[in-house]
Amino acid sequence: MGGAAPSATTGGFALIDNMVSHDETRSEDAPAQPAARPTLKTIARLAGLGVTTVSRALHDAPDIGEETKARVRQLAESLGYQPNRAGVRLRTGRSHVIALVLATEAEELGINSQLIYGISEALSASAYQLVVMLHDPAADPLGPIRDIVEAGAADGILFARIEPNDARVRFLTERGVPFATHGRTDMGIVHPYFDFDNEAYAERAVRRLASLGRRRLALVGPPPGLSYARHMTSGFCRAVAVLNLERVSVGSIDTDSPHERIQDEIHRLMRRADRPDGFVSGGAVAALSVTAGAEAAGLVLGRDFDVVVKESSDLFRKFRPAIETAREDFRTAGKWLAQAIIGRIEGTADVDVHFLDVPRIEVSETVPERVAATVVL
Amino acid sequence: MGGAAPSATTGGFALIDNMVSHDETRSEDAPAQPAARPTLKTIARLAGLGVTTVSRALHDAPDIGEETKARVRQLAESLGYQPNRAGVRLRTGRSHVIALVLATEAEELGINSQLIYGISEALSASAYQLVVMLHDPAADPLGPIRDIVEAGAADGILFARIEPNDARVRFLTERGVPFATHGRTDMGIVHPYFDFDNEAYAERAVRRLASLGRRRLALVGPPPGLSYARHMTSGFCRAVAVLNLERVSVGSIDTDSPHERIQDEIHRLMRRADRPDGFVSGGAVAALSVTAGAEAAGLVLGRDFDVVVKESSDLFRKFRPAIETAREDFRTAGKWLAQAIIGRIEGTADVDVHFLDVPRIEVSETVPERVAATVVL
DNA sequence: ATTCTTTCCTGTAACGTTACAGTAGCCTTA
DNA sequence: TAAGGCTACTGTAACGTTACAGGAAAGAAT
Repeated sequence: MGGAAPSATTGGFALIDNMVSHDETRSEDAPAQPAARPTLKTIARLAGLGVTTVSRALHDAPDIGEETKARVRQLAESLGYQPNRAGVRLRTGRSHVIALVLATEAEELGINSQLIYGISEALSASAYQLVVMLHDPAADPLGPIRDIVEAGAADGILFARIEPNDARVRFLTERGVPFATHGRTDMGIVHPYFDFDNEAYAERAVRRLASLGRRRLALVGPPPGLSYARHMTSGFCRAVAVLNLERVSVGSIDTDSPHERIQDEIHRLMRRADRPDGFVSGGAVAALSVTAGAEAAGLVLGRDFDVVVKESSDLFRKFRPAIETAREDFRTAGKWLAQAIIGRIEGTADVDVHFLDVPRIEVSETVPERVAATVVL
Repeated sequence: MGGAAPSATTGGFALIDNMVSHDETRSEDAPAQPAARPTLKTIARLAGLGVTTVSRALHDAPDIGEETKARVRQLAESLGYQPNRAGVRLRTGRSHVIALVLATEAEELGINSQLIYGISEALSASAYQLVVMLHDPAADPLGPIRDIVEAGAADGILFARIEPNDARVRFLTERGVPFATHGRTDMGIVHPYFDFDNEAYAERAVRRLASLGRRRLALVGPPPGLSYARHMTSGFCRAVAVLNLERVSVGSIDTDSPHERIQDEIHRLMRRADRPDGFVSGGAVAALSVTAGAEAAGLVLGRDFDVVVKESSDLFRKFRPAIETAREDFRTAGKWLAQAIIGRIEGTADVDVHFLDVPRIEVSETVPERVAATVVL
């Protein structure tokens, strides 16, 4: 905070000086220092010990006396000592940073913030910090991930929207940099991941629609390049085949398509004689677009067609209980990923950990006064 | 990456070793080093210069010859030199970290991620990193903000959900730590902030409802402790008074109240004879709850009542054009805040910068086929 | 020829931490 | 009593960077 410090800053310093007891100010320095943070040296001087001893005491090393440890710890506590991150990082090479590399387009009603909340929550008890970066994989497959590795900017990397053959996974594996992903590849590379079982989701969604008497089903899945699009599609196709239902194609739309395209496409589709009577959607906004398109064709949800959707919030359950949902919990995913990546960094966890979140279709109970709410959303 | 490195990691190192040309390996070391990152020393050795010279050359210092600068820069470029953050931080005390301290409850359909995208975008061109932390102000007014200051964990801090008399603003001002906020206080402390003009929003919303013939208006505002709740309320009250309308209280509900409470409260309210015929909502989800409650009472949006809502996404415009919206753009806010805080940190910007985003009520054009979509959401 | 400038470069020290190689003192053991 | 081995501590060096105080070489002014 040196340099061109403005007057407000200086004012702040003056205030602090008034509050600080000057008992321990260094004798050689100018008197008006802004309450310098205590370092190991400070504690060592106060305790009459060497810096090394203090460091080792705070690390609970076996060759330091218990009494000394207690004294040092107490002193550190009372001074509010916090190890200097830069010092540790420079010496050990460990940054205590976890980087989350996000794709902007993945935004579906705040899933990324849910992910961030989960990670932050898990990290808040640790010494690790969460750094967030944006990445447009279309522009550059590696993007900031390469930069992070080359600059040593993080101890571990988290990312999502995994492709079956993912350049980032390959790169980080080659470089030996710890990472964990939301989603998985086809590559047979072993690494920690958290995934939602989209195959099971699609299967169960199809079964649910079948149990509602629906026979002609359509899937609005994730963008085809992503791993979980394949999983969802294969679950959908298998269940449709097993149950002897009919599969209706929605053309080239997916959950990332613009609202108007989905709505228009579904609108067109629903005017055909062989229109679908059930939809499985991979995303909340897309399900709204689908419903809007179908309703624009004069059809009624729950009478002429049904929709099952995977959502991360409670919106549908709150406002449109006629649409059935499977909840994908990104906050839990974030927590899990944070713990997994720390495990990888510290070498305490196996490379081969993963979690497959099994979906449950939430059948909305039809509480009378809630039914009216169906009209909205 | 040392310590308990798993086999996968070792495999990675081996691969890299194959790719690295061993021309510049240090003679004294073991031969199988994992492609050490170049430092100033590396460049200095290669250029036959002193480390200081290289440092100053890369900083474009005036006392270094142009030819030397060019040579050093080219060398640095070709080696992929990136300054070591820990070294810089240790020496200069500058962390190049911007901390964003988020309140979880503020989540309204992903506004926090929009904020993060904006900040990240602005920061991606700079040397600064975005660190995200969670904070529950109810549990501890300062929370991680105190920790950041005491640990020197960031050069600047961003936060939102400002209160009229905000402990965080006071604390950071006293400590002289650069910060910028989304929202503003009543305290008369000068600092950079970005705010949405909620007073103007409420006024315009009221005017819009009045122009639709609505006469009995209710406000579902933000939680009363926050600054912008006051702004919105005062704009609302003033416009209602000026236009000679009637103000209907919604009791103790606000945009943070649980869906059921809002819905039930509105439901109850709308069965009274003196029910409101127009709503101004401070948040998207609350507006849905309000609409659900009113519709549960058998009333029809656009006929019996109208709603104006402030939203950060396009959901209403897409799916429920009968509800009119003012768009609050958090991505732009994030960009602005990032630039402002960097300006404060580097001392290039005035303390007294702020931006008041003037709202525009988006009156939905009634394109025929879009009208049908009204049924959804 | 001497001094003074200017230009361009350099070495040293320090930021806070931890790895490593000691060491002083004491207690066992033979 | 000497050797060996613990216990509990310490000093030095190094991580990569930049501030600072020089300083050599070359040209300009006296």
